[in-house]
Amino acid sequence: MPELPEVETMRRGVAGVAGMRIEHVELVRGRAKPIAVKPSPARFRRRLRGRTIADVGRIGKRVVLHLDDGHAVIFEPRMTGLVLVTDPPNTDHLRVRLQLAGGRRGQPAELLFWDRRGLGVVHVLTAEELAALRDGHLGPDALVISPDELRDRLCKRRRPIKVALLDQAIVAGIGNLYASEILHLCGVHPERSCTSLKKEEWSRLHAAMLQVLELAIRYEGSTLSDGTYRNALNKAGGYQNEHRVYDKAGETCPTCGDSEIVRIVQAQRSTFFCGSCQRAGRKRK
DNA sequence: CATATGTCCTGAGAGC
DNA sequence: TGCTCTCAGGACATAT
Repeated sequence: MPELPEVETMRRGVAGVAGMRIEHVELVRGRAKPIAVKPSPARFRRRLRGRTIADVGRIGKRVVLHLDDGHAVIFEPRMTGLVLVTDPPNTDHLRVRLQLAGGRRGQPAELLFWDRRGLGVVHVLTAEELAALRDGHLGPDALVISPDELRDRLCKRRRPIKVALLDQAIVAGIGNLYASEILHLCGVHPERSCTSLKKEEWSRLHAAMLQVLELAIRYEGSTLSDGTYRNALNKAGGYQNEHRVYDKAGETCPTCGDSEIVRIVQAQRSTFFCGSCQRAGRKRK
């Protein structure tokens, strides 16, 4: 579930490790099987140990530690992963522990990767691999992409707009939850083919995307009913209370106050929308 | 190349 | 109470 707002919240929460040196790398073997790291555990450790963290960044839904030698550590939470600088929700699913030293005030610190379901991964990339990820594998970040580029990258696709928004190679950072919220805010039906959107709808979509993502960041992300997502200090987010459609099938649409929110399945994922605010076929308003 | 589908994983909740 | 079953979805491999 961590999407751009949750990952950006994690990044901000651990940004204080910049300037610190990695003293020890522990791949924790708890009750669960060890997390997937790349390259092999031995080389993973060797690339990290002794290095200084130059900067803490984010690419789409990944947290990035830029190391002083050009390597980059990629934390990819996928469904239930968390990047933390405090105690994790439990010790059973702690996967990686980086022991750090040399902070501004000199205290030791830790950077943890915790993942209940274990679908997440942690990779160390060379500078070349990082460039390939950023400039080849993934599309522009959703917070940075311009309205024109968003339209250019999507408008020829024949897939439904909701499905295309989830494709990280087109635009990076949007996941299942925020895709429904964004389309509801701009009044675009999730099953519309990208090819059918009008120019004015593309600009509404871009504006809604920024509005939803930026507000969600301000609320420090969404913690769903399973309670898994926490920020870097193991605190719940607050944006779940602002959701207008996600996981609200059967409830009254907060925009029109009239129709019920509907749940459909697209590409094996739930989509939520309002049939009267988001009309199929033609634009609204 | 674009698009579609199956797979991984664990714990919560439903149903019997 | 305790068992089995289903489901959640991010990213990628594989198929069409």
